[in-house]
Amino acid sequence: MAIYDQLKAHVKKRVTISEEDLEEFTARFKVIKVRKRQFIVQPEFISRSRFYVVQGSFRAYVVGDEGQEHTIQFAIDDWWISDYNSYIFQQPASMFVMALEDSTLLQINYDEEQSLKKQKHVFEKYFCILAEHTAAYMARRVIVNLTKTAEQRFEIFLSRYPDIVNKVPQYALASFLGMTSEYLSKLRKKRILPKG
Amino acid sequence: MAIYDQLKAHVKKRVTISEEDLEEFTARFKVIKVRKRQFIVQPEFISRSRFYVVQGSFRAYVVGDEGQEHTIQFAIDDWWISDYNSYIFQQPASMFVMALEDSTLLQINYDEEQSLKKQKHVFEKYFCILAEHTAAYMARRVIVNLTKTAEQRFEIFLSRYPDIVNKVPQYALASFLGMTSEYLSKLRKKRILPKG
DNA sequence: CGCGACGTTGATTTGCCTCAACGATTGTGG
DNA sequence: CCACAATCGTTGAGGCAAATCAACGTCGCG
Repeated sequence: MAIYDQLKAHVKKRVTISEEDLEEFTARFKVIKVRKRQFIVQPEFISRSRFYVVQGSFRAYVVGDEGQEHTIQFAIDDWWISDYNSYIFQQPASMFVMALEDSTLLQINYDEEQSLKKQKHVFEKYFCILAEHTAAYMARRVIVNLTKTAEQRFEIFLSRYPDIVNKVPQYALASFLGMTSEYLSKLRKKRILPKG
Repeated sequence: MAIYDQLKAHVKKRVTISEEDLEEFTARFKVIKVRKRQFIVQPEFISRSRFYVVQGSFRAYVVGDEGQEHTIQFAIDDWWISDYNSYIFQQPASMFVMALEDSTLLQINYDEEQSLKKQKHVFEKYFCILAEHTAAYMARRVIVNLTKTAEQRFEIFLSRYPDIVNKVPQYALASFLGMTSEYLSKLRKKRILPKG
């Protein structure tokens, strides 16, 4: 199935694996299609699945004490997304994960993942690498949030994820970067007209 | 060896494992002792090992563009510590990891860990769980940093890690929480005298 | 066409930082 | 064991980056 090719490539890039095993791996995933604004994770519910984005875009966010939305993660083609804490510990989620456009996903649920991991060393290794990369990425994000100003965080994001910047709503990006959308708007203006 | 008991307990709490395998596992670790102020990780050098703290305390920090130190992680008894990005990707470190007091560690180096992982499923599983928990913890930290005020971050830390608060220098805690030590001092005062 | 969501802009406010000065504590060499 | 320096925490005055508040323009969509 052509729809699994992308995920297969994702796996092959991270572990050495036979075509046979790849088939067995992807067979555990269900293809799902969601429409813009649809939720795939909601607070209070346990996130029983994690998702690989074949095509589309998503936004994970929490709602703060005063009703403000804080974006925790974006995901576009070839990325994984979930409420990490909810999925890993099988506890109630604290996030919304919402489609920013009509999208196609591959879904695997928790028990299937555990069963895959038990079944073959190479499957466990792949998920292990996913977890390590997630941890490393999150650690870098903590560092950036602690050490950089709002303007620097915007610049860093611009240079590292230029394709995401224009694909997501401004207020979502602002809250991802830890600032208000008004302030991001001002930074953006300042950037286009750098003459003081 | 009694010195390995603590690590064995750490492993047993996370995976089901035979005493034999446990022996084989801990045999790969080297006991090292370091003195206060000694570095176990330094920027530019590749962090070839990760460390399990048997007894003592550590602080991982980066130095910002203007020379300010930002604490990324603390570790006390029964915690793991490393420059995660440096260790996982075997790239030059960006952090210092320094002993806050005379301490005892168990050290495993990267190649040994890889070899353990290949050797037995249960070893891979343990490290996988470590990575998942690290990722989940880091995700929670990102959320707190995005959604809470300095005062709230302090309160959260106080309630979750009361034993660490009194064990580490104030400036280190302040920079961990993303504020200056002056400001943390004021919050602390405000807390003792809550009468406006 | 008209409404609601989104981005922009300016005025004002504020949470937290910077700077500076001062005790308290620790450590160190004589 | 004491003097002295160095390190650390505290306190206050002043300043700035970013938030808040408010008003308006624009666009997509029912």
